Amino acid sequence: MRKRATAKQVAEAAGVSKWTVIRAFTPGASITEESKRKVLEMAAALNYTPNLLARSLATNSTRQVAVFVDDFANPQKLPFLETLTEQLQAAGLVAMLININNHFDHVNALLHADQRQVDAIILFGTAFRDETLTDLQLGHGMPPMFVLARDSQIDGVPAVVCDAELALRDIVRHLYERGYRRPGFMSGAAALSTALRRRQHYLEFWAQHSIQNISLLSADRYSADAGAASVRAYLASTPAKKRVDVLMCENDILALGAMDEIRGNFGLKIPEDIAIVGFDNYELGGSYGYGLTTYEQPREEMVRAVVSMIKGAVEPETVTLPGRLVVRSST
Amino acid sequence: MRKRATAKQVAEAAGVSKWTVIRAFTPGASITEESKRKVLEMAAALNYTPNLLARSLATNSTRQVAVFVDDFANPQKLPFLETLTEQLQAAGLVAMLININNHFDHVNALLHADQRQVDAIILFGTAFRDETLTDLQLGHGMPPMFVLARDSQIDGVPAVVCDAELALRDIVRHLYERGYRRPGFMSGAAALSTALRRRQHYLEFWAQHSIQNISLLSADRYSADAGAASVRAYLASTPAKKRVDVLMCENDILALGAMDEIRGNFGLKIPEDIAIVGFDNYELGGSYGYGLTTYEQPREEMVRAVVSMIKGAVEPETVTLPGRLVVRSST
DNA sequence: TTGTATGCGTTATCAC
DNA sequence: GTGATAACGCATACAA
Repeated sequence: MRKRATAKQVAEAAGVSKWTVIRAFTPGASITEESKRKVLEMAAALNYTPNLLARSLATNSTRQVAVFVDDFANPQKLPFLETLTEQLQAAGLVAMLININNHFDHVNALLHADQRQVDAIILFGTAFRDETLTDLQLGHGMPPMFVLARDSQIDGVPAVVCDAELALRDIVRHLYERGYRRPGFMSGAAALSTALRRRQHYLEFWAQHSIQNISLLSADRYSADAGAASVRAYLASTPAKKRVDVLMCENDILALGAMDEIRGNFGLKIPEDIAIVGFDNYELGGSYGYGLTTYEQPREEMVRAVVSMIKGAVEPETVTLPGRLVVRSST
Repeated sequence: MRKRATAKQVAEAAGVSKWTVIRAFTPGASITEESKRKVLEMAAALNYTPNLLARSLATNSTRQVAVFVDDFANPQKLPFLETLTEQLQAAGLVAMLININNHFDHVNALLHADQRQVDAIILFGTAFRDETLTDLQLGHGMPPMFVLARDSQIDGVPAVVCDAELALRDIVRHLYERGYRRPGFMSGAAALSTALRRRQHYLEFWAQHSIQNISLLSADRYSADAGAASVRAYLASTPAKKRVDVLMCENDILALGAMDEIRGNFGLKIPEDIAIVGFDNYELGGSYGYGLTTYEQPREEMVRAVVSMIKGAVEPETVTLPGRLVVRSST
């Protein structure tokens, strides 16, 4: 197994000192064209590239960003991860994907990211109690943190989110104009749900139409199965006359599960019997089978905002970006 | 901003040498209980944890694994990433997620992973020409590589795959027993398609029933839209009498798109007019709306196999694991 | 412009 | 069991 060539070896081969080799690989360093050419030539021959590990140790900057994720059920995570990795890589950064679960919690992840000296931490759709940081006594000295796609709730940690107030205003206005008057809302896992603020604003805007009596359903996870189970329990226990005429689900994957249950198991029609709204604009929701009315988050812009802050191009601060309502046949 | 404490600082504070500090953090090192206790105490007070960056440089092992992904359209990637990160983390490893795209190709990714000194590279559903390695002149000296969820096609690089032959044997037997005799097959992106070998074995097993005339459709990507477009073109150009009676799609996401198109746009019935089979057992395929017959890959086992090889627990070699047929209403 | 010394924080190896 | 020396590969500051 060939070992990687080092600057020293290239230096010897090129008949210069190893610092000259370093200079050849340092943009804007003072070095003559001649020796730079000579070094790069030998480097190519020996297949030398700088060891980023050693560089990181010396510069105290790894150009790695830890991305914490704790819920892989929502397919919406995937395009976000795609956009995120793409933009990070374009900025010369690379993502360390860290799975937060029962065996590896936030504290583990934070310590690990810190030990690896990452340049930043992105809490993607996840977060922890504010006290966790103070408990760890490493509030300072930690890599800068950012929350993506949910509210921060952590002091001094900025968030990048889709404007929930604007979104729900548009959604409720749309529903009201279509004539719906008996709204319901299905939320997912409690912890995340409050941080998304979708339910809060949903209730708020219906209240502005003097509609306060809103049925609240809840799913225990953000998955199609959980959405189906939740609506099943609701329909089974609620006589037809008392049912909602429109049900908003906290995200598309819940909505899709709910729609399947409503039509498949209960034989009801959407939107005639019950209209459905989701959130995220997941690809399948747009298909003929579903035609789900939903709201699209400004993914590219959200990711761009986080990456800009990580790069230091803009001051870290909470950013709220507008998305867009996508009306289809389910309402 | 507090800087991380170092072993040296802890040593001074504890009145020992820094090597004793290291020993306190090295399982099985020879050190008295007394000094170990003293060191750990001071370490806790100073909030010291070993710097993994420096450790990596010294040990020549980063405990990081690069994961290459080039297609984020298939929602099946997400549970795989979940399982993969979980098992890697359980083994003390962490995943570096690298997005292979037009701006960051395999060569970039390989060089980058090498420069970062990762312990291994997982090509997850992606691969490159065999010559890429020799072109780079770094065939040796590279971190060990593994291909996950597709054939390897690279000399000396083992793959971990679902047994396509077994899978297609089961699928075709099922279809034959149900009485279908005019099969079709929809493949996705050409590069991946051949590596999955699904079409190959599909044709092979139908041939054993003396059925050779198989309609071949192709989608340009693995997405619901592409699946819909492909089947739309086929149906539009094929008179009802000449159509297939069963269409197998290379994966579920293609199948779901195709089903929507078949029912929604053409008003055909599934499975009466056309039966559909997918591959992957994506959650939504199991819903009432779809009831998609499909084949489930042994995800946990596949990931376990790769991680075992990376850990060095088992010899690296291509592994082929059996999945299971999931029969639903679409056939 | 180029070479030298020193530091980054750890591990490996050897004396004591 | 403990301390000391060398090494990992690069970057920074300084001297020539």
